[in-house]
Amino acid sequence: MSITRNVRVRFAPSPTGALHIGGVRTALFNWLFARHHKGTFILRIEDTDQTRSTDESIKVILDSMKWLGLDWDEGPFRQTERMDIYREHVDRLLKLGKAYYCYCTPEELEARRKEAMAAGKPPKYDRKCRSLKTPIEGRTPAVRFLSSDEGQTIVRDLIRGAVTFENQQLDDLIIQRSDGFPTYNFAVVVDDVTMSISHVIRGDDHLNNTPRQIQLYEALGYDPPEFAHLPMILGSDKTKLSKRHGATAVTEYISLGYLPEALVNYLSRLGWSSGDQEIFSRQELIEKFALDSVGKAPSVFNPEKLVWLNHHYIQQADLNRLSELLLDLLKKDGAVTEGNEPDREWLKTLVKILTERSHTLVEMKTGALPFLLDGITMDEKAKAKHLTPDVAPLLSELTARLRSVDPFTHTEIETVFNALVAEKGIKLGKLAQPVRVALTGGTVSPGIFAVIEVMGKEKTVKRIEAAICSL
RNA sequence: GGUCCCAUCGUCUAGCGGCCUAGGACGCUGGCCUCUCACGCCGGAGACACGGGUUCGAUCCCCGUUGGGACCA
Repeated sequence: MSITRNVRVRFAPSPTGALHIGGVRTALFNWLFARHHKGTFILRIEDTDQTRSTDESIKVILDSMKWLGLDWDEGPFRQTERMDIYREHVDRLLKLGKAYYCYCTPEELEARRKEAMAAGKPPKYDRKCRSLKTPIEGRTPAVRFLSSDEGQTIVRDLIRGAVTFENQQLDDLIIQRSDGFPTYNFAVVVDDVTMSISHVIRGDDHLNNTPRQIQLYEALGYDPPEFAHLPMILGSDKTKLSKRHGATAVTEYISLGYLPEALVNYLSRLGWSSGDQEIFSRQELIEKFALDSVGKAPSVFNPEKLVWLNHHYIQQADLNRLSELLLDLLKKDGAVTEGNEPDREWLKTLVKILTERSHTLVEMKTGALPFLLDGITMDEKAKAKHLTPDVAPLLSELTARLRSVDPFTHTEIETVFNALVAEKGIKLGKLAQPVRVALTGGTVSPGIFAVIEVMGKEKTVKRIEAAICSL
């Protein structure tokens, strides 16, 4: 595919809620396409639905975009600030005789639709108002586009190829509602053309809207942009992904402890691929992204693979960055209070030993808690299994020896353990597991020597002694 | 119901007529490593929806069937 035009693409969400996975994927593909072709990425807020649009949603969407690193070059534009432009275009079609006023009420339309259905005809607008010469008193009209009912409209889609629609199937769609607001299909055309959009990349739920939009472009005397309709993202039951499939909003993934690069990498591979490669840096994504390697079939969202990628990116992430992210989570949890923050270098060593078994930042936070809180939450089953009365002498001996370890580091601690284990003729596990439970409250943690080193001599000794006392 | 789209392991996908006894990844699973859990390493099970063509030869091209999805209501 050769891109000859100056690439200008847009992402146009409706601010009726949070930014969802499907929207992110659309935004991401537009962004990648723009960056790959050194084009322009435009953000447009489609807020003509006054009843459902909120400023709060706009804020959430912008914040999510920023978190994902999807920066835009122009905008955000809001449709509600462009009402004059839409009216101007409606007037133009009216003057050209390509649009007409329609006084039918929703109730009338519904009744006639049912009639048509009952008679076995397609429920298409019957053009009752088309030949109307005088306005109907007491009614505010909507404006309908006079569409052609002969021939075909062919959508040349960059992903689907040529898709043919019989014009006969298309009815005269409303372009301006009686309340004066433009309808979606009209506003989108006017916006895309006035913003010089070169490629419309959007979900394929809009494919059926495209022929009527093409007719509008033509009626208005504009060249249509290129189109690329992306396959949908489905839930595990293969229906369109929605809230009932679990977490779908970007904000949820943030609070679940995901890294933006994991989400970006995962979503880029949903419906797109480049050979066998699974892991892509942002730069690689920009370099390799192409619309002709986007698949046609819808894809099922698989949270487990996202977890795997998140784990991968946690291993790759800079320790300073992870420390700050972890700190934020700990503060939200109340585990760390303002002015009582842990030493950053110490926190980094803690993060370092936790990353390997953290699939999410939330998991990391859970693992960090025993190191930060004064007390631990004891898992009773673990206690019953490993902290039995007979280990008390062994633990006493260990604390006595740990007290004199200096410097209190991994290797020195390991030496103490090995010596004690050798003297008693037991396996390391017999000592390590009880200590692990005493220190963390559970049976799962990083390596025991690392745990002890990071926890520090004082806390270690205190906890083991507390455990002994409880036996 | 009408219109449009889609179809390779459970899932994401590679494959663009012979390289395919179909490759990779997630997940699942056997083993190794091991102080726990992981990580890592080695191995395993697992798919071309079906039926017709076209062709010397079809996962790959065409048609139909089936199935799924989206849109319009």
